[in-house]
Amino acid sequence: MAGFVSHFTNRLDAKGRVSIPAPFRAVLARDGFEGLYCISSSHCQAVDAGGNELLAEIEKRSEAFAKLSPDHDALAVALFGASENPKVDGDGRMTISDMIREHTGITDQVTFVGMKYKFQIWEPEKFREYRAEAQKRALAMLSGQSPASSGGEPV
Amino acid sequence: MAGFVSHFTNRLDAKGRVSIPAPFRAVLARDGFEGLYCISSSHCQAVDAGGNELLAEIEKRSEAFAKLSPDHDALAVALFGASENPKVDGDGRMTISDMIREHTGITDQVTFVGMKYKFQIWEPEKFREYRAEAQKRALAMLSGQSPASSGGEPV
DNA sequence: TGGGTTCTTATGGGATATCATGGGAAATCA
DNA sequence: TGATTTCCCATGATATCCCATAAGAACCCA
Repeated sequence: MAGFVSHFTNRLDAKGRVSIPAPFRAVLARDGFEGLYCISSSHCQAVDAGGNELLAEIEKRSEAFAKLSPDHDALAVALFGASENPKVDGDGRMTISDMIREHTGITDQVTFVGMKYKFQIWEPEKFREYRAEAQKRALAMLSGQSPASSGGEPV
Repeated sequence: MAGFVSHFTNRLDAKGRVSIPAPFRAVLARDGFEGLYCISSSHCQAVDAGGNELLAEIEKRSEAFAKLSPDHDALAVALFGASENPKVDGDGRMTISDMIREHTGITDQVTFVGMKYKFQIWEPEKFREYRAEAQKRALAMLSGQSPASSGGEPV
C-alpha cells in the first residue's frame, strides 16, 4: 500500500460528525491502531492524524530526553497535551472536537490531506492557501538539493 | 522487460474509465504494486504513473528532512497530497479522477507515454505540443549545445 | 505462403457493492 | 432528567464487478 495519499473534502453533519475518507480508513485498518491518533500541528493550523506509525514518530521525539527531566516533562505536556484519541464509529466517521475546531477553524467542511505516514485535517480554504505555499517551497527545496534535477526534470 | 516504452491513446468511456495499455499492465504486474501510483507533475500538465519504482523515487525526495518538521510537512503535502492510488479493475482499466482531469485537461481521450521507470498520462493534443518541444530540446542537447539553452521551462 | 482459427485487447453496459450523508432510537453522562 | 453521544438503519450517488462483443494480432497447419 502507498500509505495516506491524495486529499478529500467531506461535509460535517448536524451532529459534528465527518466521514474519514475510505482509502484512509483502509490504511488505518492495516496499521491496526484503535480509533485515531490526533495531535495539533505546532507550526500550522492543521491537526496531524494517523495510527501507530504517527504515534511512534511522536514518541521518538520525547525519547531524546531523559524521563523525569524537566525537558522531557515539558515536551510530553506539549505533545500529549495537544493530543486526542477520537473514536471512529461503525460507518467510519469521527467527531470534530472543540480543540480541533479551535485550532483549525473548521466550521462545516473538512479537508483530509494524505502525507504518507500520517494525514492532516484542515479547514478547506486554509488548506488551499497552505498548499500553494507548500508547492512553492517544495520546488525550491527540491531544486536546491537533488543531485541531477535542477535543469529540467530528467526523463 | 524493458520498462514502460512507446505511447498509446485510448478512449474514456461514459463512466470515466480508460484501459491502461496492455504492455504497461504487464510491467506493473511484474513490479507488484497494488493498483497504480499517480502523482501530478509539478512542471507540466501531465500525471506521472507507475508502481513501486516510481514511489521509491518520490519517497527518496522527502527522506532528507526530519518527519514532523515544517520542511518535511510542506514537501509531503506537495508530493503525497498531489498523489493518488487508483485501483485497476479486472479488465485493466482505471478511472480518471477529477484531480487528474483538472491537472491534465483530459476530456474524452487519454495518451499514455512510456518513460522507462514510469509513464505519463496526457491529454492527447497537449502531449503532441509537448512532444514537439521535447524533441527540439533533445536534439539540441544531443548535438552538444550548452545545457543552459534548456532555459525556457516547457508548458 | 495463405487463410482460417484462436487469443488478446479495448470498449460497452447491466448488476452489484461501497461510500458519504442523514436521521431515529438507544445509551451515556452530568 | 435533559442533553449529548453512540449505535443502527435508510438512501442516493458513485464505483466496482462481471460478462458481452468487435477488431485486430498472433498462431497454426497444410
